[in-house]
Amino acid sequence: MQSRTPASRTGRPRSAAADTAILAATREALVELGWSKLTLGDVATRAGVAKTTLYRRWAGKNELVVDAVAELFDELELPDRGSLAADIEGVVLQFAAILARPEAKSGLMAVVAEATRDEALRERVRASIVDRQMRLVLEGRARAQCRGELPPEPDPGESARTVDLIFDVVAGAVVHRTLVSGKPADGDWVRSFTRLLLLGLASQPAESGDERA
Amino acid sequence: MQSRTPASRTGRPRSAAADTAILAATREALVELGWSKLTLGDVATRAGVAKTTLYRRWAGKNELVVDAVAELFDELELPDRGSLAADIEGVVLQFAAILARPEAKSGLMAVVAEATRDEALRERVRASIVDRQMRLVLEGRARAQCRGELPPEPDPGESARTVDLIFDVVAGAVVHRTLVSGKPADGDWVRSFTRLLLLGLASQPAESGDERA
DNA sequence: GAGCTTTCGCTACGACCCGTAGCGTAATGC
DNA sequence: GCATTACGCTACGGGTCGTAGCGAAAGCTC
Repeated sequence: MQSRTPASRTGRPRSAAADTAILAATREALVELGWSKLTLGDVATRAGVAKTTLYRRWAGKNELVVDAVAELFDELELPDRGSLAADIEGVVLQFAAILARPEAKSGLMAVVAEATRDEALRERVRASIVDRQMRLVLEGRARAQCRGELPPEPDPGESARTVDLIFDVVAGAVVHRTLVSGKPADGDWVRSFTRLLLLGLASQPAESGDERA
Repeated sequence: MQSRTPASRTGRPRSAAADTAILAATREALVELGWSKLTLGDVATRAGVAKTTLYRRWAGKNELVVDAVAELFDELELPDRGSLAADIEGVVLQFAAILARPEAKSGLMAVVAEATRDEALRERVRASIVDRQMRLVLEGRARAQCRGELPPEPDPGESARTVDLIFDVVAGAVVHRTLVSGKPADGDWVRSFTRLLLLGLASQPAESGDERA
């Protein structure tokens, strides 16, 4: 999570209950106050710990919120629904449901904004949230290839680029729909989006050099 | 911009130079300090105006940054490059170039995050940034339909939904690529993305009710 | 149990920023 | 000239920040 645990050290161990209480209090404060009005003193009071305890474990507001929000995305799964289209729709709907929660909305975007000026924070976001969910894309593609819905990829480099592209398109579209456009990513929208993505994906023999009309 | 101008009133008029100086100073402060460390007092000093002048024109940090960032997107254009693919690639590259600038990165995402908890701010973002650029999608589709690259839309409601979908996919993907994944939206990426989008778009007879594989 | 180590809760502190009020002055229109 | 509004400046109470210092508590090792 936030700090190294160098095996078992001597001395009084850190309270694991405090960690969960602090992260829960952070999400609660995000819901009630939003990012800008959230103060570490308030979070400490909600969690029932001293402010100094909070500062011993997290460097600041950014790092704390990253960890608090990252836990929200751990519940994402990719249930096998029998077809690539159904799998995508399922996971996109899950993703949209998480993003609809107020603690995810205000927390995630604010952290991303701060990360643009903080290399360490950007790496923390990538490790805690992005990379952890990239597995969904990989798993979904592997399934689709087993079913014959997608062709096997020949070039591993091209394969990695395609995964990155899909992840950016899926996550970006849902986030933009939910947070910027402010409209719900409901069943109808997800179906339209999935159709768009699948048709583009089915015949994707693309590489760098290509013809332009 | 930020306040009503009820025709010509009596009294000393507001300095237009102060407006541009303040917005430029805001962008400069965004580059050097980022969102969280930007203070209105600092912006006032940079712009050479009194802090009270700033508060007379903008309600707070959020509204100020929205206006400062919105100006960045006014330079977007849709030059006619002869094909839908080339048009899309051109505008996406322009969009990516703007998003690559540090004042856009930290400012835009922070404002979007704040807007999740502030209905008035969300409306301001939509009016100042989102809707102003939606014209690009409309114009691009109209051109493509004249060229015969896209079928004419029968249902106006479906047509509007498709425009919304495309806008969310394009803007969302570029933003996610640039800000979350932290990788540049360069020529190669834009070509791959455009291919994906076009293939999905070409055969899009979708409506709500549909078959699932 | 004795002793060591680390964490915990608490209090207090200077530093900074916020947003506003009050004042005298400057720039317009009538 | 006069009313009206914007401007620059100063000052203020209120809040948050991040840290330091203290004694007490909770583990581990011997």
